Amino acid sequence: MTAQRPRQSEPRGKGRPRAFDRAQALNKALEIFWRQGYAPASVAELCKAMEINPPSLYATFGNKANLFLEALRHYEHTYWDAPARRFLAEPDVYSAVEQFFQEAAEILLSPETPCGCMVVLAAVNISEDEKEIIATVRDLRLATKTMFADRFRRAIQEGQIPADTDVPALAGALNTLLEGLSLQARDGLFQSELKAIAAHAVRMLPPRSPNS
Amino acid sequence: MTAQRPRQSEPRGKGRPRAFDRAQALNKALEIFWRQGYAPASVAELCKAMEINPPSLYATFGNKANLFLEALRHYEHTYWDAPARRFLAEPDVYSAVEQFFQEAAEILLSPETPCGCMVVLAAVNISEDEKEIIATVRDLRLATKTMFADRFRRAIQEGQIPADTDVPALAGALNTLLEGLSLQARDGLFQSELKAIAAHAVRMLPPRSPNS
DNA sequence: TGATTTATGTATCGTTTGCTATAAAATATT
DNA sequence: AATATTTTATAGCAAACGATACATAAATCA
Repeated sequence: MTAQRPRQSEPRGKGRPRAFDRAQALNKALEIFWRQGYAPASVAELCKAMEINPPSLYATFGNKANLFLEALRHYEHTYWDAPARRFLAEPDVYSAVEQFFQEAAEILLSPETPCGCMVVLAAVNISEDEKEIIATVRDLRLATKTMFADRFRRAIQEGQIPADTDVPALAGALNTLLEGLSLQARDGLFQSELKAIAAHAVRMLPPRSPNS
Repeated sequence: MTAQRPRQSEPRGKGRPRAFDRAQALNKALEIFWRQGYAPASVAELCKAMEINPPSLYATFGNKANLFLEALRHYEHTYWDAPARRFLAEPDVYSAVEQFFQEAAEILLSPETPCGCMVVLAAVNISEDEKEIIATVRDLRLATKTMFADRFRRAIQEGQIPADTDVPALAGALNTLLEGLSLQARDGLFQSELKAIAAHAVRMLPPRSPNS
């Protein structure tokens, strides 16, 4: 019936053209999953938000789990790629940590979706047989810890922090605080409170090396 | 059929005596909720673990939500009352924080149920209309932050930390790290790693006051 | 134009969910 | 022994879940 022109020009295949914009629908799904998490977001509700019917969802994204995984990847790139790049680019490790945690506090309580990090919160209470989702969010969380660790090893080489710094533990502690921030965001803290907490991240670093 | 004697002598009412031990069944339910969270724990699975049938569950505990709330209270008292008491009893605030976070790391990865804190993790992805559960876990998490804050105000009065310490932010930061530890526990960290992270909590405290 | 291909809306599928109606069993009371 | 009260096990409820069968609509290709 209402067969609108596709809003986005694509390679154009043979059969009947898609009546909705794929990227736009994915963004709507992302928002639902972000706010509610994987399990409570029903396919019916997703379809309503995406303004499509179940057959379109399944033809385009495979199934609910695949839709979630694609939304998750899109979320990660959209919101966290740039802060991560800036974290690695900042020469001073103390400034890098301070900056990153302030940016994180802003993302976690961004006005549109003030509900913490999707990677941290969306798949906590999930059926044990959703193995791919569990592994994916776990790996993404691990990647952040690795990013911290790599940065601290560089800081040691550059003499910014002591050589005997327990890098895995420090990276783990920062990652723990970062993930905890998502729970605070979900619990309704104001952004000012979240930022005041985030400012404590840099305190866990060892004192600046004397020769730097 | 298998009508065993109740394992626990109670006031003994009029009708047919209960064939199972209420506290024992509650503990089994607690374990299921702890491992899986509220939503993924189906009534069928709960019944199987509790070794009772649905009518017994509903007659004894009301419904799934009430069973969860009772299990949650039982969990809180069983595992966290004593550490909280010791935290408040320890005279030195630095030692108090160190001790508490080491104990927390032990509880979160206790051999029987190595799955983080039930208050933090069991009701993250939950339907929005489970208002009582959401409010209860939120209040319990808030209570821990308040415990931290009260302790730090006392530490200021006793001259252990500077008077200009931002108590709400510091208490919030410790609470954030503590809640983050549950996510780490769920992600499969070893207890040694968790304890190394927990040891970083005390670093967020301001340096010891000179006159103390 | 006719054949082919893909997307769409409707209307449902089988399963699982939390929960309960019912009748029999087991106790106390009279 | 008869009655009242409570718990038990079986069996199944209505609703929601993720996912699809089907016929129709809209495009390309021959």
